[in-house]
Parts: sequence; C-alpha cells; structure tokens
Amino acid sequence: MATIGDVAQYAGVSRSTVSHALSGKRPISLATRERINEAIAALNFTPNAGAKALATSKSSIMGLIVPFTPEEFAPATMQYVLVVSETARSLGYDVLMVTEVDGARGITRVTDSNLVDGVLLLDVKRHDDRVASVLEARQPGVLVGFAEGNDSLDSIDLDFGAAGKMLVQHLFDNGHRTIIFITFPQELFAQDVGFAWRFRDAAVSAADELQMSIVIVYGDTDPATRYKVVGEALDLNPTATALLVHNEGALVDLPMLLAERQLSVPQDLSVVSVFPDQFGGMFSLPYTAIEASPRPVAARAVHLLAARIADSDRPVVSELLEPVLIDRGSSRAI
Amino acid sequence: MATIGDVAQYAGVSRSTVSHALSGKRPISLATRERINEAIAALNFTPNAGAKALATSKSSIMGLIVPFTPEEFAPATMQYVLVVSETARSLGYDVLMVTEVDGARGITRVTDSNLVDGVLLLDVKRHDDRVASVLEARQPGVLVGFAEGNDSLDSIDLDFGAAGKMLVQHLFDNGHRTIIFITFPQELFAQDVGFAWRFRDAAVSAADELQMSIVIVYGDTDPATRYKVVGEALDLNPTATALLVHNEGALVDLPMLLAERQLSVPQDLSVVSVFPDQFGGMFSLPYTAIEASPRPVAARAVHLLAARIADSDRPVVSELLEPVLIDRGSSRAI
DNA sequence: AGCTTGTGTCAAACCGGTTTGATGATGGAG
DNA sequence: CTCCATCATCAAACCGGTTTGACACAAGCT
Repeated sequence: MATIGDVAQYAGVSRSTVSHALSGKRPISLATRERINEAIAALNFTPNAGAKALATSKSSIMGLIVPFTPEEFAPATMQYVLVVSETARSLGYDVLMVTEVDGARGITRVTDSNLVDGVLLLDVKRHDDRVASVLEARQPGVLVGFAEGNDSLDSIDLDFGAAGKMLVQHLFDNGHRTIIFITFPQELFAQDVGFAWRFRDAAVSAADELQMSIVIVYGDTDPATRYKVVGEALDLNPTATALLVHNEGALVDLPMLLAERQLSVPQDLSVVSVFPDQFGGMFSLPYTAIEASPRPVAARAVHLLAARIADSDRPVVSELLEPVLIDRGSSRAI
Repeated sequence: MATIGDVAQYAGVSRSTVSHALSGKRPISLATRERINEAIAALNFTPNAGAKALATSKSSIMGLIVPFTPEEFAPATMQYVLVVSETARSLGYDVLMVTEVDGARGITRVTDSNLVDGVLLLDVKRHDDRVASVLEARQPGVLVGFAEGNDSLDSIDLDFGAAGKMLVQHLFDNGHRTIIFITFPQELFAQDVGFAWRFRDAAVSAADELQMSIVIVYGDTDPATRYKVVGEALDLNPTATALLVHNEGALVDLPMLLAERQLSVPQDLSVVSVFPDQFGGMFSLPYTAIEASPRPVAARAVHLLAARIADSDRPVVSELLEPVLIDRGSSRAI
C-alpha cells in the first residue's frame, strides 16, 4: 500500500507538504497541489487509519453501546443502529458496536485504548452504571434516555411523558372515560427502563387529572402469557371504550385478539398506541399512534456527540423530542 | 493516559521489556514480570489502539458489511449483528458497522485505510458487486450467502436448498399432495437474493419429483397487499391441505388470515415454515419449522474470518449448515 | 578450560501519519 | 528602497506501540 512518503516522492515534494495539502492547514501552491493529487490518484493512496489515529489522538470512530436486554424489541434496535451508522458516516465517523453484557466494562475498554472518540449509549436506564464509566473516560458520551442525577452528559430521547399525556388527552377529547392501558412487563419497570416509567406515569396521572378510569395491564416477556393477559384484560373490562397500547408485542397480537372477540376498531373499541410508522407498515397496524421513529432521536444523538467531540466545553444539553401524533382513525368519538 | 514508556520507567526496565512481557514473545524473569504488572496496575495502563495498529498492521477489528436492503426483515438482521459482535469479542475482535448504501465502496474504504483486519459480508447475493471489492482488498473476507462463480472466498449459510426439500418431504410424508407455497416478493428474486432462490427452487423441484401439486405465491413488499395476496391464495385453492411459508411477514399475518377463514391448524390446514425459534417466540408462532437461527451461521462466519486472518493460506471453505426441523405439531398426517 | 546454548534485557529502528520551527522567495506598505 | 508579512516548502520531532540485533551472564557439554 502506498504511504504518504510514496506520494511525496512521486510528486517530488516532502511528506509534510503532502500532509498540508491534504489537511489544508497550510497554503500550497496550485501547481504543487495538482502534482500531489496526481500522485495520490496514481498510487491509489489512502491514509493509514492507525497512523492517523496515533498522530492525532482521534480515531474518527464512535462507540455505540448497545444494551444487553434480551427483552428488547429487535426491530427498533436495528433501526437505531442503522440510523446511527448512517448519520455518523455523514459526519465522517465510523461506528464500532459494543455489545458486551457488561456495558460499563465495554465502555472502559474502548475508551481507555483510545479506540473511539466518544460513545453513544442506547436505552439508558434511570440508574445506569454505564454513566459512571463514561464520566471516568477521557472521551465524551451522549445518552439516549435519561439517567437520574446526571447533569454533565448530553441526553436526548423522545418525550415519552408528553406522549403518554397526549394520547390520554386524545382519548379524553374523543369522549372516552374508561380505558385499558397495556404497557410493558413488570420486569422492564424493575429494570429501570426509563421510557416505560415516563410513559406510564404520565399516562396514569393524566387520566387521574381528567378523572378517567384507567386499568393498567402489564405485558409479559413470554408472548403466550402476554397474549392471555391482554385477552383477559379485554374480557374483564367490557365497559372500557378504548385501548392505550405501549408494547410492541401486544400490538402485534392485537388484531388477532380483537378478531377472536369480534371487536372491530374503532366501532367497538378505539385503539391508540406508540410505534414507528415503518414498524406499523411491516405488520399492518392501522392504529392512531405517536410516531416513535428511532430516526430523529438517533440522528440527533449522533450530532450531539460529534459536537461534543469537537468542543468539550459547549453547554450540556438535555433534549426531549416533541411527540407527533399520527391519526389513522382508530380512535372514534363517542 | 499512561504509555508503555511510563510503565517501563515505573518498573525500572526498558520499553521493549514491557512489550515482551505483555506479548510473551521473549522470556522475562518472574521478578521483572511482577514489577511490570504492578506498574501496569498502578498506572492503569491500556495499550493505545492506534499505536498498536500502526506497529502491527492489525487493528483487531472486523468490518461487518450490512447490506442496504429496505425489504430486509430487521429482527433477523439485528440477531446477526449481535451474534457477530459477541463471537468476534470472544476471539479478541471488535466489530465496525459498515452500512453505506454502496457496500462495495464501504469495503474499499475500511480496507484501504487498514481500519479492519477483514470483512464479513451479510446477505450475499448471487451476483454481488461487494465480492469484487473484497477480492481487491489486502484483507480477507467471508461471505454469508453464496456468490456465483466465487471460489476464492470462504462462504457459509444455512442450507436453504435442503431446508426447502426437507419441508416438502415432511409434508409429503404426512400425506399432503396439494400445497400452497408462500415465498418472498418477486423483487427479492429479481435482486438475486440467494436464500430465496435456493429455497424456492429446491421446494418446487422436490414437489415435482414427488408429484405433488404446488402453488407458488409471491408476497409483496407492501404488507397490506401481501395480506390480500395470501388471503386470495387461500380462497382460490381450497383443495390445498398444507401451507409452506418462507416469508416472515406473511407468517405474522397468518394467524389472522386463518382466523378470518375459521381455519384451525392443523385440523383444517397444516402449516410449516422457516424461522428462528426466538422469532416464533416473539410473535407466538406455533408452527413446525426449520430452525433458521442466525446464531450458528453468524458465529461460524466469524470463526472462519478469524481463521482466515490468522492464516491466509488455509484452504477455502464453502459450508452449508444442515437445517434442523423443529416439529411443533402444526403439520397433521392425512 | 573452552565452547555452545539459552535466558533476560536494552537500545535503536520502524510503522505512517501530523505538527512545528526554520528558511527562502515574493509582494505590498511606508 | 527598505521592512515586514505572507506564501510555499522542508527537515525533524513526535505519537505509542513492536521488533530486531546485540550483549551480558549463567548453565551444560566435552
């Protein structure tokens, strides 16, 4: 492989001149620049990543810390990963997947060795030991999700609190007063998964404020049990006029569950939920929902990290992305 | 951050001695080794990845080339990614995601710069321009899937041909003579997606050999259309006694489609398919199926790549993983 | 005793970039 | 007509590891 020295020799200049031509950090005459470009093309020169990283202490790699949560819904995670990668590339970064079970150790590993310029933490929990690892590292980190007590790391997420409130309000506005709220398994709450808490608490308190009756149903990690649990909730609460679903698995079960009970949406029952349009498309889920696309969150997170890498002194931000309701007509006024 | 020089100084030895102690490439006295270890612990030393990569021309990073196929089913891809990452770690490698739309260029980018020690290509198509990129690169590559005419790169995949044949045979053995075969959209075939071709061709020719009647139904990328197409196939072929489904999306639709027609499995209709157990669990799909878990394929691919990186002269392998049928009782003898 | 072999260590070169200080040439301001 | 700033370039040092050749010393063999 051609090195910068080969290019310099071919072009008849010194190595530093080539470097300056490449980086633009010092003026280079047009003639020289052209000779250098010819040499680069002729020798098919590409800078060695390791050498560059060593010299600059920058690898142009972001570490993506994917949490090890078997319950996690794979399609959504994959979307995050893809958008992160795509956005990172557009900013000149590559993405290294860090998937070890012990996320905190994974962070230490890639930061101590200077493998990455910064880390992006997916699915941050309310108490998350990965945050401490980031704070100890020399490189910056950005959180997707919010850790309690953190005020020194940039954070971002969809505003699940506002989402919960908005959906409840939407049902209220349509005249619903008794609703069933299907959320994630208790395990997820026990694991401090932030978006589950934020959505649930906001939905419940909104319902309380509006004096609506709300039945909370926790899904189950086992799909068969989940199916049964949700079905029972439907049977036990015949007076409920609407369903608020925050659980992708239950959502996929829903058409079947409703068909079994000869319930049609929205004539017999209104349904509102939270899921990405793309996901709804994949499974034919024609429900009014908060658009929970990973795209804006992931893209913004990458931009925040890039900005933080470029300037460690910029003010810390904590952003809640405003939820957007897509009305697909599955909630009927009564 | 501490460098190897700091460690050497702290331990009162030369840098090369520390390096040798770390790599074990030269004998070091016990006393010295202990002093070095103390120094490493005291200074919290971690070798600089860039420096190591520069010195050794090895980054300990594998590039994972994820194809840009919007039709692709996200859960399966995520499983691949996770298993690849996990397996790579167990062999001392990290994984860099390469997701650019132009996969071939992505490969050139990460190999020319010596950013990766090798690449893993997911979902290789029968004619795949990424293969040429790998052949031009200095680093080795392993294909998941088979490219036509390739005999110099290690390849591996589940044996979809055998899978198709096995399922048809299974139905035949249970007495079925008229079956409906639901496969992927025509687009996927047009795009040369290997596993779709291999499964279809094997299934069809097995059916022909066994003198079974087989109706081929191509799914659609639009889920609503797919739903309709599959439903029509059911209505138009009332004499079919079994369904062979090779299409995850259609599979998820199936419970609903059958419920609408009051068909129960396996009393009224037998169903066999191909999907990972884990996926079936996620959506309650109690169908007899070829286990299509990404795990063995992905893990083996990573091992092959590691072996190839270690020894570029080892014989090229082309492995078809034997399919395993999991009988969940959804195919009834008639 | 002399020679070989093996053990343990060090100094120096090298990997391929970037960065800095120095230097000569050119041109505009005073 | 100086003087100084800017332009363009080069040599050398540096980033933090690994690798190689050399050397000192001890043990084993004849």
